[in-house]
Amino acid sequence: MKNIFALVDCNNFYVSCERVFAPAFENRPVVVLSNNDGCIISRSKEAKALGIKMGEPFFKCERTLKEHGVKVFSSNYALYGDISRRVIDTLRQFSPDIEIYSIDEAFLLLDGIDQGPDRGYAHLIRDTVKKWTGIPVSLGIAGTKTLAKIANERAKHDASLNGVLDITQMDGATIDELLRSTDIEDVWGIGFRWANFLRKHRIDTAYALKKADTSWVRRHMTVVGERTAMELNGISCLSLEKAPAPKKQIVSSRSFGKPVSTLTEMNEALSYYVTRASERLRREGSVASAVQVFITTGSFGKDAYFNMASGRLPAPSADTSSFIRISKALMEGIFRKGLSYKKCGVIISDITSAQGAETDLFAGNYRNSKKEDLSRAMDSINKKWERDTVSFASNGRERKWVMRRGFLSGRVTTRWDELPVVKA
DNA sequence: TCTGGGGTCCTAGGACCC
DNA sequence: TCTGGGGTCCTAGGACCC
Repeated sequence: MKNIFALVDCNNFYVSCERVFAPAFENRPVVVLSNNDGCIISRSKEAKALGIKMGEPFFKCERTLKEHGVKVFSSNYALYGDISRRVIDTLRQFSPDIEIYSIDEAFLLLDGIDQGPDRGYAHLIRDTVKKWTGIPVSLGIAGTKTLAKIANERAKHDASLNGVLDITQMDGATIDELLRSTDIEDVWGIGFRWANFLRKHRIDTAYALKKADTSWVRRHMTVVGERTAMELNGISCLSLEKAPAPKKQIVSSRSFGKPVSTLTEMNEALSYYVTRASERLRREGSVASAVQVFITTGSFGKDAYFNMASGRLPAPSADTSSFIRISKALMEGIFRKGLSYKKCGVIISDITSAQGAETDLFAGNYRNSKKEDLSRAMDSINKKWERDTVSFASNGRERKWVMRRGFLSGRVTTRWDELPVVKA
């Protein structure tokens, strides 16, 4: 059976989200910063044209940004997450088979869907998303996900294509032409290291990888690289994942806005992250038994300290307080006095479904369902009102360590009191 | 002063077992 | 010269993605 994948990708997603509610910044350079206002993670077309790089630390380019009048936003995940859901809901109108690949990308399966003449369907998808959500998107259509990615990239950068490139409509020679003009590092699945390796062997373009010796690719790049090469040849190896697999690990960590040096403060931050992680665990309908805690003073400078400790709950659980208790015990083992910490975090793993979770009644380590019920009750209150309407006291109240977000826009779609006002 | 956060998959090698 | 062989499980490390 032949597949037709459409990759729908939001253009400069975070910037586009900010512009929906700040239309004055349309056609003007805009960037969005990572957590803690650390570095640039989204740039408008105009900002890219100014030579601002992806991932560039904010403090390094702050002056350039000011000189060019670039509008700066801190990242506002409440807003981006909400708009992302709206985009996905819109896309569901166009195909029952959809894979949410990331916050700003989705694959649609278009098999058996009448696309009309002249890629009419793809343009209809694009126009509808724009009209309903305000977000501009591009579409790449192909017989494999890897080729759809390449088509999408081209659709985004070649203005004459109007945001859509469908390579199922192209002949072999034209496709090869496209692949010849695609740099090897722009192929999905080829990162910095493999690109360097391949270039050393004169494989500089997507086309060269397509034509490379399969067993050589497998030997040096494992089956992962081999799959990429096959997908470039039009053989679909990566299928559409409709239902997201349950997570195998849940990480919650954040750099501090201000360095933390006392165990009390460190435990507050840790307890806050553990709360977030166990919320996510419950949302997935899962329980877990392994916990890792890590702290670091930052990786810059030779006095850097990093340490990590792991432990287990007596039985799989989804109860926040159990995770907090064990995490604090682990923290005490790795916390060194007199250091100035930049970051801590927790990793929850050994995750299983809550239904089938094992219990051992005789060892006394059966799951404490009362505690889990309490956690769930807290979830529903916090969902109805606002995060941390109820929380464990160990999370602290002052939270001097919370991340910096100096340029934050409002939570305009998720908070009544921050709704934008339209003037008559 | 100031460099994000959250994930996945694959392989090699050691421990352990019969 | 020679030190069994084959299987599974687990972990660390390396690669990638957004």
